[in-house]
Formats: sequence, C-alpha cells, structure tokens
Amino acid sequence: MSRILLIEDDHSVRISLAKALGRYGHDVASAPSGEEGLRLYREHAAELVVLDLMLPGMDGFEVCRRIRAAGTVPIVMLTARGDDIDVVSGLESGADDYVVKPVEPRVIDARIRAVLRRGAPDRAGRSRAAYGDLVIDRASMTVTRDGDAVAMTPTELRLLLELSGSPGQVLSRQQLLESVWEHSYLGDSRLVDNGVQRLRAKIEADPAAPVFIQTVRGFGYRFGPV
Amino acid sequence: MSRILLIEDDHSVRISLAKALGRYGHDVASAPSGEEGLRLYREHAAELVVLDLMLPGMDGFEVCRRIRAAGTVPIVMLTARGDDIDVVSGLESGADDYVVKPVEPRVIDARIRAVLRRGAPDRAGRSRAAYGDLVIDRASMTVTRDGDAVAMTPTELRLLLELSGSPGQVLSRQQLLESVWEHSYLGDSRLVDNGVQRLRAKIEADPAAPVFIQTVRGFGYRFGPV
DNA sequence: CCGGAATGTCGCAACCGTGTCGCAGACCTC
DNA sequence: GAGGTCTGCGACACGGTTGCGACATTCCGG
Repeated sequence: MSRILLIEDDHSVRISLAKALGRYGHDVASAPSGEEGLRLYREHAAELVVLDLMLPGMDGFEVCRRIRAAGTVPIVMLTARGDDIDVVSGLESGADDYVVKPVEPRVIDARIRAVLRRGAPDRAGRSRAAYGDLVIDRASMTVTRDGDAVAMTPTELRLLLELSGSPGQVLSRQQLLESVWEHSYLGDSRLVDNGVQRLRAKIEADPAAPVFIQTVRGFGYRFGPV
Repeated sequence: MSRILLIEDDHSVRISLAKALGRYGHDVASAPSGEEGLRLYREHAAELVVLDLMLPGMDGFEVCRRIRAAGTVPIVMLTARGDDIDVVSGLESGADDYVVKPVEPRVIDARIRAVLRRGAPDRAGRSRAAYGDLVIDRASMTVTRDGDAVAMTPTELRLLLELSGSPGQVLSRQQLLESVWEHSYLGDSRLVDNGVQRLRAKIEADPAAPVFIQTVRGFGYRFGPV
C-alpha cells in the first residue's frame, strides 16, 4: 500500500517490525543507522518514515531534520517509554507523530494510517515515484539513481516527466515535440531522438541496452517495460 | 478542494472574495463577524480560515486566539496596508500567514495553497526551524546564522519564509512573485532573481556556491538540499 | 522637508543548454 | 544479401537564462 522506510538499530526489533508492517500491507525498506537510512530515503522514495530516536552515530533528531530539510515526508518517531522530553524535541524537530516503545505492530500501523490520512492530499508521496533504482521527484525536480542525484537539464527533465507520466505507453515524436518542446514542427526532426539520447546517457546504466526508455521503431518511445 | 472559512465584515469584499475562492476550487463559507465566524467554524469543519483583522465587536486577534485554542487549523490574516504592527501581532497570535489588502484573489489563493502545502501537522512545532547553522524563527521573525543574527529586510524575510516553508520543493518565479511580491506579472521580470541574489548575499557563506537556496534552471528556486 | 534604507529596473557578461548537422550503425523489406 | 530507412551519437555554434553590479525611485522616520 504505502512505501515506508524504517530506521531502527536494534536488529530483532527492525526485522519483526518490518515483517509486521509488511503483513499490514506496506512496502517496507529498513535501515540500521541514520546514514544508511538517509541513503535509502533518497533511493526508496518512501512516503513515510518510521524513525527510532536512539541510533548509533547520527541520532534520530539529526536524521529527522535532514529529511525535513529535503522534503515534506511524514515522520513517525519511536521513543523510549517516559522520555517526554524526547517527544517534545521530536515534534519540534519536525516529526508528525510518535509512538512509545515497546511498539505493538497494530498500534504503529494505526498511527501510520492516521498520519497518511491526515496529509493525504498534496503530500510528497504523490509527487515522488520510484522505478527500480530510479527515483523521480516532481516537487523538488530531482532525479536520483541508486541513491545518487542525477543532474538534469530542463528539457531532459520535462522529457523524462512526460515519458514517465505514461509508463508503458508509446509516445510519438510528434506528441513529445508538442508536450515537451511546445512547438508543432511540420517537417521531421532529429530533435526528439537527440533528447532521448541525452536522457539515456544520464539515467541508463548502459545506453546501448536501455532499461527505462525503450525505442519503438516506427512509432516513438516508451517509458518502462511493456 | 479545501473547506475554507472566510471572516470579513465588508459585505462587498466578502461576497466577491468568496466567489473568487469558489472559482479557484475551494468550498467557502463566510461570516460577517467574529462571533458568527466562530459559530460557523464549529459547524463547517473548515480546513483553513481567512480572517480579517478589523471586525466589529470581537476583533481579529481575539478570533485568531480562540480558533487557535480550539485546534490547529491554519489561519491566513487579512491586514490593511502598511500595518506592520498588525503583521507581527498577527503572526504572534497564531496566524500562519498574512495578506495585505486590497487582496487579489489569485494572490490569496496562492497563499492558501502555500499554507496548506506546508501542512497543518508540521505547523505545531515549526515556529522555529534549523537548517544546518541557519535558524529561522517565525515567531520572532529573526534569522541567525552560526549564532549571529542576520539583519533581514521585509522582502528578503518573506522570500526566505516562503522558500523555507516548502523545503525541498521547487517554486517557480511566478509562484514567488504572487506569494512574496503580491502582484501577478504577465511579462517576465528579473525581480525574483534579484531578490534571491540579495538573500543569498546575506545567508550564504559563498553566494557563488549556494547551500540553502538552489537555482533550478528553467524552473525556479528550491530551498534545501536534494 | 530631508536623508537613508529598501526595493524595483536596467544592462551587460558569462555560462550552460540546446538545436542543427553529419555520419555511422542498426533494422526491416524484398 | 542488398538497398533503403530509421535511429544513435558526437561535435559545434548560437541563443537564452541567470548572476550581478549600478542606478532610479519609493518609502519611512526624524
């Protein structure tokens, strides 16, 4: 249902929580540290982050602030019992809700659904999409592959957004010219081919064997598999 | 789209604004006084309140405080031109944003969307936000970098608040013109570029390699990292 | 009424992006 | 297998977008 990122250092808690959330219908990625969590966040296109406060290295507050600075994804914090001060600081550093450990899976699932419901419209999750290790974020106009940011030019980005907006569908050169280049050529032109080539060079691991943008000879281009 | 409550005593302004907001896709209820407004607020379940300061009987501040006490609904204030004191007091009494009269419908719509985009859930603890060594305090309208206060002019501050209010999101020049400068240009203008330049000069350690305000060529500007 | 700060306007320069061109290679048809 | 068409791809030069300094104007306090 929802793409969730779980950041929790305790191995057994992490595994069991991830499994439980999976049973509740979420698509869960998990990380044992803040650094790994931030990396996964960039690459997993999570719609919500469940974040433990006590982490080795970078602590939960810092992770929370960094995710906040990068976008508006909802964050649910895990805190130890009775750490009221943690709760307050957590909310101040940008968390949307918190759950006291030890957590009952159905409790945290309820919280997650509540937070997602609260911010359902216009939230970051909608504008962010992942295709394998390629993440396209329409809000921040950024593209990451395998967690690394890919520098995109305006035209390349518009082209990618147009193609990925209709995954699996073939778009003709004429259609792309009109929607991406905003002018309706009469004569044919190598413009689109060139654009696709430049785009492939940036997002395809092997431009000669494209994974994301397929050529459909005689018709145009298609984003994604059939 | 959003359920909005408009509290404004001037009859013609109230009617025309309500109509305009309706055309922008909002579901609007309106009230001519604070008392009536509070009653409607309870029964209309508004997601956002647009509130005039000058009201007969109970004034805007009082209404603002009462709504605040009842929940966390975002509040956008309408103030008369040049009443800077009103702006500060308004923000201090819990408003999320303000618009100077006379209002252009599309301007106030832009503000409304910005406030809603920011998200009600985060607003609770978001009067103060830190991004690295940059601290933005919405309550006291102050900015500090590395512990030192940065002297900001009104326009620079509005621009910074607008950008940092949607961290990680690209805002177009047009959007910024409407929400920060409050006028809807048709022709292009270097105004926004200039504002960003002046802002960078104050908050960026090296304006040539900006950390906080990124240029997204062809699209606009973005606050925060990727 | 005067002075200074803040803000909008203008113009220039640099850089990045992008359209065009040409050719080579791939693919389909016969 | 040969010819023709379609596509990939590198190179290059033009043009647009942005950064930025300078100047004009408005606004505000004294």
